[in-house]
Amino acid sequence: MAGDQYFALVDCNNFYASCEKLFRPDLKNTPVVVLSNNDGCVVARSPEAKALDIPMGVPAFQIQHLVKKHGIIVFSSNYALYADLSHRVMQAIESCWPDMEIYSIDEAFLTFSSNPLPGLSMEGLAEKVQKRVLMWTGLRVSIGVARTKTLAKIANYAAKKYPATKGVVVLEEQDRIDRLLALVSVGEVWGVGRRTQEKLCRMNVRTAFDLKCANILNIKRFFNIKIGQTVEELNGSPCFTLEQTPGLKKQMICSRSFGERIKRKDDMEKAVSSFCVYVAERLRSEKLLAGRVDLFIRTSCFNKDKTSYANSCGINLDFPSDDTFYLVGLTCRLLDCIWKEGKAYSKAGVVLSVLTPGEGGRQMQLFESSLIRPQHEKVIEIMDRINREKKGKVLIASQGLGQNPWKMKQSHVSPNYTLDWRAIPIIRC
DNA sequence: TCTGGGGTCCTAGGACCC
DNA sequence: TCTGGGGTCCTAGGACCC
Repeated sequence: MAGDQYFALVDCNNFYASCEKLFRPDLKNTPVVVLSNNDGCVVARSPEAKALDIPMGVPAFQIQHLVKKHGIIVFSSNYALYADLSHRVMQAIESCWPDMEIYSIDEAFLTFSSNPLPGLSMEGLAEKVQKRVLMWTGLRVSIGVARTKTLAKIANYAAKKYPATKGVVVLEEQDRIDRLLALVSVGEVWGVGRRTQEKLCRMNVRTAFDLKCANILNIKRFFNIKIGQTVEELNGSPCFTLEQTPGLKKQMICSRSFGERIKRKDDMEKAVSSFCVYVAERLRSEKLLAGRVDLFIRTSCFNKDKTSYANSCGINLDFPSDDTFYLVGLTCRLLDCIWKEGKAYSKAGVVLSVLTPGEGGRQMQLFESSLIRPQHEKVIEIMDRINREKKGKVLIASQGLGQNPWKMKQSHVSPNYTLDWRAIPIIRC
């Protein structure tokens, strides 16, 4: 099968924007954009918004005039809703074909042979997946099929770009592959970002076809082995395989930009304590322990001047831990090390790393206190249980109470249609 | 005035050792 | 005066992804 193996990339069309439209049939032909956390930048656009030339990643305040002029509907991001719909999409795909890797919230890779099942071609299988996802979730997917993951990505790009494909492109014949690669800018290739694209263009490598034909030894010398593998993949030799079991997480982060700038240390302490509480909750839910805590704080990275400041520091733990109280205590100590008065901070984050599995308890270390931890464990278990039912119901003291200036802006958030009984859409006939 | 968050991997360079 | 070379490990920073 190895010589006859193909990869398919299944990718939801305009995923976040489509999730929002799903429950708002009144917005069928209306331009819709979804903003990043804190209502910062555009992270998803409906086809109507794309037609208005709203670029990906543009700051929301820069498109205010277009929003007014064209009646664009703006949503804050609602990740709980998107995660739930993503789960349903993945279930629908898996029900058609089990050899699947969930690659991101809206993408999955599949592997199959050129004749996946008797009487079923690769196109046939792709169409089956497309129909089932639409039937089960109401969401549309595009599918690209080719010999390697990198080529499947490009096939998917074509499936989205050219409506005549009806969202399915299967790349088999070499001359067809080459013709497509010549139409694709090198910056669209998976693994080639802005920096690499600039460097490649200076070397006169402008299209995916140019990169395919580039001298691989030179590419490895001037870039790195990753880009070298990309060249091999463009030539049809697979370097990246299907990863069905996700590896152990290496780090967990909670970071936020603030709705309002933070100037006081006690406000910052509340913010970073809350970030730490949140990330420790996730750590426990994945049954992991952290061996290191890092904290970073920074003023705005735009308008750099002499008042700008960014710093970070971290500490290796003597014993790996998932204890919120301990981790928050360390986070506050780290803040003491890097806090600088007189600054207007715009962002901060807590990073837990050196993660190890914590399932089934953990060896107590020789000099570790055996008195404190069991009490903490019980309290934390109860806090987790309550907070699972209602987020943020139980706080620890350093998180502070009441309105916090660091809270995210989320002015246009939609209801949790699929997760909250009170938000279930009502159909009137 | 307003510019996301959560990840991974690679590499260069420093520290250290023999 | 003159001060090696090879190896490992760790970390910060860069680049990329969605």
